[in-house]
Amino acid sequence: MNRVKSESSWEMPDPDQTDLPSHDDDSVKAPPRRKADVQLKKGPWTPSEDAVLEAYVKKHGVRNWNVVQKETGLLRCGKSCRLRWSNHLRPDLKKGTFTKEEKNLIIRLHHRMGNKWAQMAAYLPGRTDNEIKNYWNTRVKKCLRMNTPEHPPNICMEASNEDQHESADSNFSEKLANDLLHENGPYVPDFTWGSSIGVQESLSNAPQLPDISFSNLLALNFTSKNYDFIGQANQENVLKESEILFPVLNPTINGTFDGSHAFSNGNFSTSRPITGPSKMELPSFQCVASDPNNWCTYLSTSAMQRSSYADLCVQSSAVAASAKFESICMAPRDSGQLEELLPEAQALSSLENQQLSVGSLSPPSVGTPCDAMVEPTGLDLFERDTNLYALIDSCLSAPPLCPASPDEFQPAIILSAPNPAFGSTEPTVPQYEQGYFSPHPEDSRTDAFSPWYTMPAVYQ
DNA sequence: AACAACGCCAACCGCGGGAGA
DNA sequence: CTCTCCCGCGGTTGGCGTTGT
Repeated sequence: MNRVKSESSWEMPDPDQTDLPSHDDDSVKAPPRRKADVQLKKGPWTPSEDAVLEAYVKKHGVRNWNVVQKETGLLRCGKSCRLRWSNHLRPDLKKGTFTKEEKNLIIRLHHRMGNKWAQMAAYLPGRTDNEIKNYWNTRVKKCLRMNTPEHPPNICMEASNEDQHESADSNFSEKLANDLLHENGPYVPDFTWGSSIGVQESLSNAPQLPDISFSNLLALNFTSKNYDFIGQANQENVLKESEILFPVLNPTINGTFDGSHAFSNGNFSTSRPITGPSKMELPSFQCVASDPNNWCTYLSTSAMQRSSYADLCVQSSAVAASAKFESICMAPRDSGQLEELLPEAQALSSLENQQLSVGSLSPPSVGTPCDAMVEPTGLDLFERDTNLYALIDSCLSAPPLCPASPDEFQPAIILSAPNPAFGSTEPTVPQYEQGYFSPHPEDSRTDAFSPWYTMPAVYQ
């Protein structure tokens, strides 16, 4: 949105009419405390101000924003300059509305990170934390109004899938715990969108990792076998709803199980540490108030709480659980939120034509997808979902495996999307004299997922 | 056409952490 | 060790455009 036209005539002269880069020595050499003496301008930036700032940054790079303010003569505080640059003038910014893939990613990231906008932005090239924040706040309002969960149930369930990795691989758990301990490095669980860490860890430490993907299976379950007891609803419709509500199924598919057994065998861990600080900002709690029967709540509550909830779930009937899902699936649709996912659902509609029996789920042949995952490809981050869908398709069309019990889970095949960190073979971010990105300190970790556009050594 | 509600966006503010004097 | 400065982050506000009534 261009708000330039709304530029009001402020008390300070517009740079257009003033000696813009006055470069006045007085301003340059003025002691810091002069700041208070200068009547700084507020409000929308004018194109001329933008030009001044942009030219300065491109010439000198970014260092001390207060110096920028002084040397350019802009009547803006350094803070404002930094904000303007990082949010609007940065050449790598991606303008326009979020794509559906980006929206999905934001949802997943938020489920994982909470209100860590800056960290989330690290996974969305060209997007700013402010954009993400604005999008999310809008979404929250929308969801509140529509009484829909901010995080689709599959997102909540994916959290449990993460537990599988943790429990199956102590090193992985350790690393994750370390990540969490150090406050949310850009750890990206492989279960969701295929991070290098997840992939590498899983492959190196647990080549035969029994990767029981509860959430994924459950998601599939509810879009397949179990939806046959979703009330009187038309199954096709329910399926479609489910697909909308489960826009991205978990890529880690390695077996099948009956949903009702999934809980009783305790195969899905509830020990996943809460991501990030123990702040109530954690989105998980926003899902659905404090309904212990609600899976969103259940899956995102602290380990201790979830342990007790687990008992509840163990004791509760599958019907009760499914009824819950039914309520979710049949909840009034947020026209905007869900409709934007409709294309995906339609893309997935081929699943409908598959025989969606739980027993029909089977891991695809080991090898190809893994290789594709390990070896960086040129795939864009957001092609991942497409791959997932294809994968799901292949899984659903594979011969039945149908283990009778969760104990019969097959050895894992860890399927993951290309790591965005390596997915692009070409740098898309121009290099500047000075770095203007601010990757999270954890980004520098060699073993961690590192957003590809923070890699240049332009770090200050 | 007028109005209200909503959506989106830009920008500001306060705070905390890190670095350096 | 303390203080100051700077930076970055997250929360919030306010304005404009769009949509619905």
